Amino acid sequence: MKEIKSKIRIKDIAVLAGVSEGTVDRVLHQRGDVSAKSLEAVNKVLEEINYMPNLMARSLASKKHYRFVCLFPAHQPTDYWQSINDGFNMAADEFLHHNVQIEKKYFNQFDAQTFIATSNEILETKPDAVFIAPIFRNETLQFTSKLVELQIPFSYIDSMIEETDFVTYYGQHSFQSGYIAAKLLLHSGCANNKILIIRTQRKGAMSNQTLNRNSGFMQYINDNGLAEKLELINVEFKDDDEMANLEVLREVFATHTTIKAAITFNSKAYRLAMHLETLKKLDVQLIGYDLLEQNVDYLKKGMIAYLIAQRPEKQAYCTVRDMCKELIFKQKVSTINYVPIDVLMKENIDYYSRFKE
Amino acid sequence: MKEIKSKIRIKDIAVLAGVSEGTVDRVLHQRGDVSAKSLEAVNKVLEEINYMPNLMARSLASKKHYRFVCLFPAHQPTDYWQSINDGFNMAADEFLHHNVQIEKKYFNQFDAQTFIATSNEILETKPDAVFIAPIFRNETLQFTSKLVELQIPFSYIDSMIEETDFVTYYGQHSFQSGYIAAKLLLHSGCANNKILIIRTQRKGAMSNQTLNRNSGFMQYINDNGLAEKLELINVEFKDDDEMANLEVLREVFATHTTIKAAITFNSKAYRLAMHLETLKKLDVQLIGYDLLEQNVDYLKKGMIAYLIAQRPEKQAYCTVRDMCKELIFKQKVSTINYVPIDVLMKENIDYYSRFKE
DNA sequence: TTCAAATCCGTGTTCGCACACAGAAAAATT
DNA sequence: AATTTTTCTGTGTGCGAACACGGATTTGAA
Repeated sequence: MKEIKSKIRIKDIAVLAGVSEGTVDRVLHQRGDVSAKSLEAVNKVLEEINYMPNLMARSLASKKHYRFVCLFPAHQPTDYWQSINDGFNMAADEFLHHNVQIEKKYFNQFDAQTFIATSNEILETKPDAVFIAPIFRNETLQFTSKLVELQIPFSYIDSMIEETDFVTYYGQHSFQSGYIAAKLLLHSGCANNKILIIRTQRKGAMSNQTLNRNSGFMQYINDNGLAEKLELINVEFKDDDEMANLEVLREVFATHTTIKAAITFNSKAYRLAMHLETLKKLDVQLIGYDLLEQNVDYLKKGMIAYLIAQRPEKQAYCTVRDMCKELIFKQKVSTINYVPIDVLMKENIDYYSRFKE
Repeated sequence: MKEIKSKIRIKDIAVLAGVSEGTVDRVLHQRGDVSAKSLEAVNKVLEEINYMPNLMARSLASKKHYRFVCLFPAHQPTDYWQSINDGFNMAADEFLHHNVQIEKKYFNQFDAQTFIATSNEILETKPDAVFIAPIFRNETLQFTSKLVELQIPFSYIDSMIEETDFVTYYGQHSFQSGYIAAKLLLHSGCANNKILIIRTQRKGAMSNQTLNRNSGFMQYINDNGLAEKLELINVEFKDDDEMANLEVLREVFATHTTIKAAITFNSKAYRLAMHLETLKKLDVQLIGYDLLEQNVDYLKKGMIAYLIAQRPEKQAYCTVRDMCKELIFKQKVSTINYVPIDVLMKENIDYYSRFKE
């Protein structure tokens, strides 16, 4: 159990095994040209000690260079994707001296053609690895099949396509996070009176994440026999017309006077909060996703009761780090990695945001 | 704003400034013996580019060795302190190749004499830095004053003594975590009927952390005008006699039939959960601190409603890392660092525990 | 037996940095 | 002007690992 921690070098192994450094190196890297005798001697020593190569010396000496390309949506500085961007930057800093170069490519998340175009550009440059936000399922499948052909490893970020052969996925279990959202919103034991729920969603195809959160939310309601007691009101927000959204809400509240709770399954809870503030509906419990600046502002103000967060920077960072582990350090990494479902409220948001680890 | 990320070496700076590598090195490390002309030339180049030394090459070349000593309570593998231990081990692994050696020293947290004895032992070995869990205030003050004398930097872990001159502190804002505990336990809008609260505490001096959590808890009650509506029942648990504890509880429940919630401010919520299970009091909302295995088990079973966690491994890890930054890499670190107040329930505990980043 | 091919393995160089040391240049002293 | 002293600076070595190179040994075929 007790592993002694001391620096063992190739030179030490060589002495212990009675061979030269070069031979130890050949054994370690399975480069062949080693006699059975030497091989056995070295392996014996390796079994006894726990050799941990000095990764710093290794990448210093290594002449190999790696180019990793990230493919994800173009965004504004306050968007969710900015956090992903930040995580990639963190990784870029850290692995720069390990001869890793990180390149970012963006596509328009409302236009599949831009995804295709950009992914083709990427293919032409023959990167050593690719990180993909698979917003467009079919287009992503096309892309990854070409990557497989070219033997370029890739990882998913944000969501994944299970049947493809990716290296890692870091993301939240959306279903479960929807379940938790429902619990937080509805678990006050006093559900004897009707509670109404608003759901806002972008028109057209909802993203996988959003759909799964919704399913989890409904599951909680069913699990707790709340389907009868609750009335769910679906409101569709327009992406570009907040005046219209406000009017829709005004109408909803005119016809339904006992609305006590509201939720959005995308990251735009602040829009709902904004309108509720305008309408002076301060007693509506609101829950949303992701720590956009505007969401956080409304959380601190008390207009949003809970935000569910998922450490997007960590997701991006870990994705890059694991690719380095796999490709450069030859360490095994686990494929599917769910990140914590963090529950934030105005009382703990500050400590959470400030802690950048 | 846009900092170009490319590898700039001392050699490059030397060429740009028209001097030799040695001179650049002398400027960078302020070792003197540089003519005004050369100094200016090098500084000019340094201002223009953003030189980031290759830390890996640096510690490879460096012959300096560092010995960091950790001083914290001896513990069982299931204790809270084990997580701190784990965090120190993680750091030990990571910084081993930066010529950092980490030594752990334990004291008996119920016996100040062992703290004094061990701290004296540490002083004799003249370490390069010390990490202290300041369980005993006066004894810690004595220790740190000697450290200051010997110019040995030190950091606090778990709690801190503000007026001393420490490098970092990583820990939770206990007051706020108590406040949140109260909110989670009591915020169900339906507080019209009386809710009773049990608090268990070890006899004798409660730790600072525990006291602050308690204060935060009371603050929430006052802030929300619940003082009148609630009755707080204090129960003192014995550390070594669970049979007695059970009997005390049995009596309490006999006299107070409407107990709806319970809390412990230390990390031993599982003891309370265990007894509540025995007494078949399954409708009591229980909240506790820290992810001990046993706590997590009861959380998953549903006997504990919430656990508040504080990433102790991260605390220990960051403490070591920051000391390296300060001492070895000459980077500035921030002194007081509050970690997130994580809210765990049976629905998100799995993703949290499995995520080891 | 001879010789080429296959197999085996030690040496030397490289990476970016720190630091020692020698020795050049400048300044101060005869 | 010749010297000593002081100030300054370039070169060289080593850190640990990777890998190319080529010399040494073994094997197999002729």
